[in-house]
Amino acid sequence: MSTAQHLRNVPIFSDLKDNDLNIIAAKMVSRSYKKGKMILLEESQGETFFIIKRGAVKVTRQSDDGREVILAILGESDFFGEMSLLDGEGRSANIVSNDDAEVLTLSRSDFLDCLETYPKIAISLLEELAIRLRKSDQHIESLSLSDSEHRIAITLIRFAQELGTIKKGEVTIKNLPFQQDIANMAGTSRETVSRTIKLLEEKNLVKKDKKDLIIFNFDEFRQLFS
Amino acid sequence: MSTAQHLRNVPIFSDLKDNDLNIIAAKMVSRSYKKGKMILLEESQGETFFIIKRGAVKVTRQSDDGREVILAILGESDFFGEMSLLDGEGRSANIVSNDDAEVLTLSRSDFLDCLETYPKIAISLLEELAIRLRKSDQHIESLSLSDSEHRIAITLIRFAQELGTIKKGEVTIKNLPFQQDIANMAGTSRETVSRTIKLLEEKNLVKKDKKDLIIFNFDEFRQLFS
DNA sequence: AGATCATTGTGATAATCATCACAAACGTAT
DNA sequence: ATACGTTTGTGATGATTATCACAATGATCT
Repeated sequence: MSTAQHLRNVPIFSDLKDNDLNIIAAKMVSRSYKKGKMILLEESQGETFFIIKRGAVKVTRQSDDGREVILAILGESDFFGEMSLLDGEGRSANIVSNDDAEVLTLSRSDFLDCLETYPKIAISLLEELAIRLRKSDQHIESLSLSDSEHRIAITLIRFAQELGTIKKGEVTIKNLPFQQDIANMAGTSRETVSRTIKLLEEKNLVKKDKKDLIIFNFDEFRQLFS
Repeated sequence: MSTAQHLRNVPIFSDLKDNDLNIIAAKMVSRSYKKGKMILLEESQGETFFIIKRGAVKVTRQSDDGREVILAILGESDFFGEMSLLDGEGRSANIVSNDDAEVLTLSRSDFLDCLETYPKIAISLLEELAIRLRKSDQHIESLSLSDSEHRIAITLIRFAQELGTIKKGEVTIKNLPFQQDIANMAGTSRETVSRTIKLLEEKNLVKKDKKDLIIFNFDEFRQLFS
């Protein structure tokens, strides 16, 4: 698939005419990363805008003693790197490839030019950031007010929404992330994730199937936990 | 002060020419709220953009059982209400006046017109949302990785940065919010806030002075807790 | 297949912190 | 000044959950 065709799937570019899309596509450079590679390092200078062409990345922050929080997992057609381009501050998070991943990159100046030249992109980007802020707010609420069972369930709901496939009320999360990653998103420990998923299975709400997780009744599940 | 003069202080409008500023100012309507009034209700439709002219507001979310998280406290020249205007979703948070407050409002359509007519506003708004996302990310990190002492200290640092006055290394937070509010921001209980501030006093890091709180050495304090 | 490394399951223990229950201090109105 | 409501201080207790320590299982490589 051509770069322009990839861009067509990215919400913030989808409004553009073919012509403009091609102009932007020409400025982008493709890069690949093996699983587990650091794509962006916290505290380094932000000079690039990234769009995920294939694969997935983890957005994380780390404390001095090495523990990490996962802020989000981004997949195909998601983008990152925009924050420090916009506010001029350094990177605030690490980005690590979660699978083998391929990304398209745009330089700082090309990105900013884009925003000036195509106000529609700026407006779409505003929409997208608003959605992310909303998610962050929910994340903050759940960390503040919920116990570990709820936080883990909510994390599973997030995965279901991003990575799940629905089939008459039943959601299957293919390739559930490691317990450690779930724990780092839910703000709890790996062991607690293990015990809690077992608990949810005993309550007949979910079922593990090899590397996948099935949520039997997604609507009910959401009712229960959010 | 005229409406246009107020707008001049608002970062997202500060780039505009006097003329344009006046045009926008003419579309704005002023409203006042007594302390503790609900300005925006969660789940209602978002139809208005707000700029704070005077006073301060709390941005909160509430769980069914009535416990609340404070996501942010906004002050003069800050704005809110943009999120549901941008992504079309309902309100995601409650806004309550924290003091007597006066706000300027702009209707949905006037706001969106503004963005299209003045791309610079859209770009400034992007900057501002990027800053907010960054703060949210830090908030999530601290809720996930820190113990209550750290979370409370970090909350005090946030207050210091928003409401504090510096005087050779020493920051005074005038009119420190209630312990209950600090607790709701730090994701802990009111009692723990009481005990922790006492602890910080015993460590000679801070001192209470009536309704104010003094952080003796702000740089050191930040080093210690963030 | 066996060996090795990564991930998950599970019990026991301890630490942190929420909660309850008041008392003290502070504000404000009469 | 008194009284009433609000905010803060503090002890005692229990619940939740992190942590430690392994065992068990699963994945990968040769």
